[in-house]
Amino acid sequence: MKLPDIAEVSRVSGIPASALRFYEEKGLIASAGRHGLRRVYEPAIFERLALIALGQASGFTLDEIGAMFCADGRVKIDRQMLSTKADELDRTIRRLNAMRDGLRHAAVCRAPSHLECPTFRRLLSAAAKGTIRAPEKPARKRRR
Amino acid sequence: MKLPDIAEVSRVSGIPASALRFYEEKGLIASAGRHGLRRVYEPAIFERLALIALGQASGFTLDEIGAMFCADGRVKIDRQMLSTKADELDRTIRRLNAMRDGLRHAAVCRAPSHLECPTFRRLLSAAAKGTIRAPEKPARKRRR
DNA sequence: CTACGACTTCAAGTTCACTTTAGGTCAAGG
DNA sequence: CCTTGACCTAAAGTGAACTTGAAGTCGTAG
Repeated sequence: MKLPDIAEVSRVSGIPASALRFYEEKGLIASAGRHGLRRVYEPAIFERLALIALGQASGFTLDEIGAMFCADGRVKIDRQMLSTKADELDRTIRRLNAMRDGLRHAAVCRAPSHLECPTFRRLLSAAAKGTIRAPEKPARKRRR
Repeated sequence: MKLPDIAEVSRVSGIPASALRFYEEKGLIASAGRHGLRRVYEPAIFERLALIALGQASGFTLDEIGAMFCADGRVKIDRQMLSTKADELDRTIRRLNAMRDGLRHAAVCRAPSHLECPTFRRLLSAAAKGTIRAPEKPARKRRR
């Protein structure tokens, strides 16, 4: 059984080889060894990468994700941290919901200018008050 | 009536003076003039800043927000763009909902390791498949 | 055996939205 | 009048998550 090399892992996971090397540098993953200079990985790498993807999708930074792995490669996820992040996601979701509704309305609103639309103005003062602040960045440039 | 200076605008809006200068450099705002070297602003600056905050909260970049202002300072918001962004927010919201539910479950799950929890594994393969990919960055470091 | 192309390292570059720093100006209070 | 401190500019720095580039190594197909 040949272990996958970086190209194979990249192909299967959809993660660029450069990112895999970067993750290794950050201590998020490790190769099983080398074939010559070339990295070879254990099949378990794919689960590891899925965990990383999951962490990212949940809004954890790579450093935070790194903290969830023990030195021995085992996972040690703090349940408290998961709750905290879930609460954070809740707040974000509520905010984004308000935004989406506002945008949706503004897109069809008949008012001559958005500034004359009451709904839009409500949204505006919410933004000004910071009720809504805290930028998110929903759609990072996709890989691949 | 004295026009507000940068410190006043910063105080009222909660936006650091450095950010206001940065916005000016980017062409997002303009001062009404100077008092000596010092910028003075028209009261309309506050509405402008609210628009910027709103745009940010909706996930527009500063450049995109800049494109929504005419040279004369009027607003020209493309309704099509609003719809597009609303759709994008919808996708993000759905994704975040799945994440939050998963995290919430994982936080209370009785399985000895998260890797043995079926719910967690479902989430994991969703992440691996990229169903969920596309990182967001919900909670940027707050200003102030 | 040799050439090729895929891999390697290390450093620097990219984007976004700002902040920080260094060095200077000037309006206002005492 | 003089000091003070808030403002000014320009340039460089920050952090996250990678990507890109240059220069070098080496397994494998022919």
